[in-house]
Amino acid sequence: MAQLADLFHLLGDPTRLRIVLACVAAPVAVSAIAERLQLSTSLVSHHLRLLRAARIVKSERQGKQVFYSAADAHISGVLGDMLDHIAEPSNGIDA
Amino acid sequence: MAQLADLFHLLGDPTRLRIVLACVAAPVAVSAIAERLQLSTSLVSHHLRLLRAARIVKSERQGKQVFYSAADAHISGVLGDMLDHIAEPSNGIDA
DNA sequence: CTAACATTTGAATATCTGTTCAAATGTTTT
DNA sequence: AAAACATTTGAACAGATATTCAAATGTTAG
Repeated sequence: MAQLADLFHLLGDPTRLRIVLACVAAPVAVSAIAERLQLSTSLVSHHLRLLRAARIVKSERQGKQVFYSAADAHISGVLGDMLDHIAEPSNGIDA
Repeated sequence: MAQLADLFHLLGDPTRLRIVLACVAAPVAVSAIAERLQLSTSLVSHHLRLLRAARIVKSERQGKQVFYSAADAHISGVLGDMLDHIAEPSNGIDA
């Protein structure tokens, strides 16, 4: 239960969510994520550490660089369901 | 994007997540949720307000009581995927 | 070994947020 | 109308956390 809440909490920060989306499709290096998202490498690394600890992403070293990617398929499933929820015609408009 | 992060953020609090799970199956009154989860009605109401604003739950008044339930099916889909992620054999054990 | 590059780490801070308590609002009953 | 019940709301406080900056670690090239 605490574990479940932790996972949602990690995806609940806009910056961290952008980082996840930036490397969910294919492995990307820290510096590349930072540049694409216009963030400091320090900040990206801090967030990636939390994401890796929760097994949302996994890391793989190649030379000087470290590549991050989605840990498993469930992550993209969760993101998809949430996007479906937002896309619901009833949601997004106030009742 | 901000909307997507908001949804995850709301599910990221343990208390709020318990409240969602308490009324995801069937409509439950505020006082019933509070009693079942051993929380003050004030706290439950505060959280339900945020959850309703994000369309995670919906409310329906019946006499003095207000019943809350899941807003749509995507919510349980998201919860299911997250639980699958936790259940992954590779996750939950440190590498 | 030194220099340059890539990432990580730690501390400090400013902001946000979950919780509590008290009071207010709305609903039904007598 | 008043009393009793259910929920909501607002302000205030304590604890958590995202971000920044500086320094440290690890890796490759000269």
